[in-house]
Amino acid sequence: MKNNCQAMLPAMPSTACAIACEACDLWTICRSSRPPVTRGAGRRDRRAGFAWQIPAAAYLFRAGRPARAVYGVRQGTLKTVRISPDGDERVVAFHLPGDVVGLDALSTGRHSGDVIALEPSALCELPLTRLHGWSAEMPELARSMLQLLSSAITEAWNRPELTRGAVWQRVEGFIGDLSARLEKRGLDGRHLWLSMSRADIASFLDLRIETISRTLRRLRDSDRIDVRGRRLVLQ
Amino acid sequence: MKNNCQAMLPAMPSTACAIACEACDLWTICRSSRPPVTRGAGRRDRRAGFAWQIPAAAYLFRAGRPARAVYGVRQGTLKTVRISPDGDERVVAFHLPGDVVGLDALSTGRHSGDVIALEPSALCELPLTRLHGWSAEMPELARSMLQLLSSAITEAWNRPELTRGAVWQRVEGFIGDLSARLEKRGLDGRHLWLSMSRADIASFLDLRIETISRTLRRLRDSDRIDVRGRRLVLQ
DNA sequence: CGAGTTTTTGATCGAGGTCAAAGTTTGTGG
DNA sequence: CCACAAACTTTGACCTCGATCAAAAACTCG
Repeated sequence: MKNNCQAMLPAMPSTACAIACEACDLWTICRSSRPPVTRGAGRRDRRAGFAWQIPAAAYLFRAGRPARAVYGVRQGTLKTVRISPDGDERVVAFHLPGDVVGLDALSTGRHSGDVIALEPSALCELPLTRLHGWSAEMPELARSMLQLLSSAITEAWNRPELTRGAVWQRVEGFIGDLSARLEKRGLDGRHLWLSMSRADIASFLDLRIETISRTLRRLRDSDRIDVRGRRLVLQ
Repeated sequence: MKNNCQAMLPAMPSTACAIACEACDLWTICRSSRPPVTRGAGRRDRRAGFAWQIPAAAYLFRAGRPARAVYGVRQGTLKTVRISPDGDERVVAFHLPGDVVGLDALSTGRHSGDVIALEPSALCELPLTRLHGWSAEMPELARSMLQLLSSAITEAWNRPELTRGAVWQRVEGFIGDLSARLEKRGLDGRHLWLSMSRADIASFLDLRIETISRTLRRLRDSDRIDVRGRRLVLQ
């Protein structure tokens, strides 16, 4: 069991543990820049030099607001939500520890969606002014940024795979994706806490909550997973 | 009618015209760098200093191959295809004049999908070595690149909207997307040539070709569009 | 012109949506 | 710490829309 919080499992989710800096996508940036990105990041930086926290259901930022920073998720889970022209909101991404949030705002300078914490979460902040200053001084940092954005494109292109095909494939794909991403960060990918509601999953996979519920039951009946409410164990 | 090739319409598609450099996403890069990106771009550069051409059905590159450049589409249409683990191929993107192809390979150094021309197309090539060299010298160019990649992320996040909801909404959304993208480049967005097959559209929207056919017919019956084969006029 | 491919149309079937209601968890205040 | 309300989740019954199978029609291109 890879989880740091093993004593607490399965009550505690993987995402409740802060991941190591080395496992974060922001690490290449942080490593080549001193002081640490979070030091003096403004009034949000409650504990100087470290990640600051936001409670469940809090907004990290809202669509349309000027983007001032990109954020690394140290702990917890967040979702990106977009309001479609027709007015209904849709979950377009979930953000796990180690992910970087806010990269899509570099082009327009404004956030393209709401980002909301699904559980108490901890974040590092990299102000854009600092980012641009550094990348002018350090070409290799600029290159790291390009790689970061590029892999975000690849991921965004892979994701629609989850929204295709039969329902059980989508749900299984969704769970597998979460699991793989946690493992990639050195967390436990077999014992998950679904910090998002069924409604969030349904919105993300473009299904109904009843269908999510039924499909999870079917997967449980076939002994591929063990779900009880928001606790999920892969077999 | 905005199209340069107006005399030939509706027989000739918008995409058959080379767009102005200023309308291309690569323009910010090209403008701040001399000589033009295509000059001396290697043996592919048939007409020195200009876009080179590939015939319909030709591969621009294949998945897994080392990425040597990013490409700007000057003319024509291409598709990006991925082979899923299960072995079936899926169209994940269509590339129109002005789009930049190959950005997703910057992270891994290898292309993540096949890119195939849907009609005779013209491309500009920006070798990665040159790109990295320039961005080290010119910070503002590095910043342009970041913006380019960032907007690609935003687009990739928007795209799944097309794969959601009722069928007629997907098909209408698909057509509207093509139209809007052509208009953005100064081409005619109301008289389209569907250079992709029904099978490509179906793969992209995760529907069956019969459904595409029936839905287009229904849209035509409701006078929202006029389709005949691959020719399409928005009302 | 003619063989191959692509597209259209028709008939039938089933997966997932919809509506309704019961059951469970979560969070708050006494 | 418990009780209760609100939110979330599960389950059931029925029906619709898009998939599937089949075949004809219309392009493409040598």
